[in-house]
Amino acid sequence: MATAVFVRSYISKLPEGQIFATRELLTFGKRSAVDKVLQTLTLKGAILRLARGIFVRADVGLETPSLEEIVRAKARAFSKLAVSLGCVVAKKFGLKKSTKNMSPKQKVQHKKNEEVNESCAGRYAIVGATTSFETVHGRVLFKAVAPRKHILAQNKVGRILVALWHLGKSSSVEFEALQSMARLKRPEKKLIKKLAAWTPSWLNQYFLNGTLRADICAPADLDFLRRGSSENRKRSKKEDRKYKMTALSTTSKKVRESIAYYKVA
DNA sequence: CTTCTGAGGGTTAGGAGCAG
DNA sequence: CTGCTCCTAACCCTCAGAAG
Repeated sequence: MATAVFVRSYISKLPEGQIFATRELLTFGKRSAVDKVLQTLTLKGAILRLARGIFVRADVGLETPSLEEIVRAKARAFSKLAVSLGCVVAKKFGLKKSTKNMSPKQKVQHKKNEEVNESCAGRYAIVGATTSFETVHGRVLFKAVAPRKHILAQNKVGRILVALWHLGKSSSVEFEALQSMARLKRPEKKLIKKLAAWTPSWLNQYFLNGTLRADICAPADLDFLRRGSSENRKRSKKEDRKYKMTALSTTSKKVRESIAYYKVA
């Protein structure tokens, strides 16, 4: 009895459009009891199932949450951070992996990957195991990547390196053109050279052209990537404001405290 | 209406093996 | 040595049915 009351009360106090996960409700009772309450509410149309274990209250005039919001909630439920995949960033810049120097086996694998990518509504990189899940917008792929790539992908400048990394050794990319396409400012151009030290040597080599400088060295810690760039600072302030407004619009203290802040880079 | 049980299918973690 | 794919056991999520 208590489980259903707690769950309904929690959901009713959530701000409009706030996505929640089954996992967040497990403090209110046994898994099975929580599941049944959610199933009943879904059937009644009181809540909307967005993906496995991800719901939103079906308020009047509710706009279906975006794919990014669903991804963020799903990642939050599993304590993960979803960032852009190298292939997605590369595509944004209009770059394509060359199949010229690929072995037949690599070509088959490449084709297979392309097919999987095409069938997905969204593709993100995570640290952990590759997985995928259905959402109301279509299938989303969480692809496991090396921790180095994952950290780099959390930063605007780092994402360019991840894209180049994805293209591979055999690609012939005009780095100057790419830098201007990405609209990198002076400090960012300096940063890309610093971060290149964390990429494979074939990629780092491209950034060793020209005059070498003593003040351009590999960063000692990578934590600044998450807060360092002007883009991240600007977005964080804007998102912080939005988050604060959302959190304050609810009357429940527990709900206010439980709305975790995660972002998709 | 709520809770419990159990089935079925999907997801995750982690190890093995391979390629570069 | 690193990064990636594949495989499998364990775990998770959803749903149906039964009982209180």
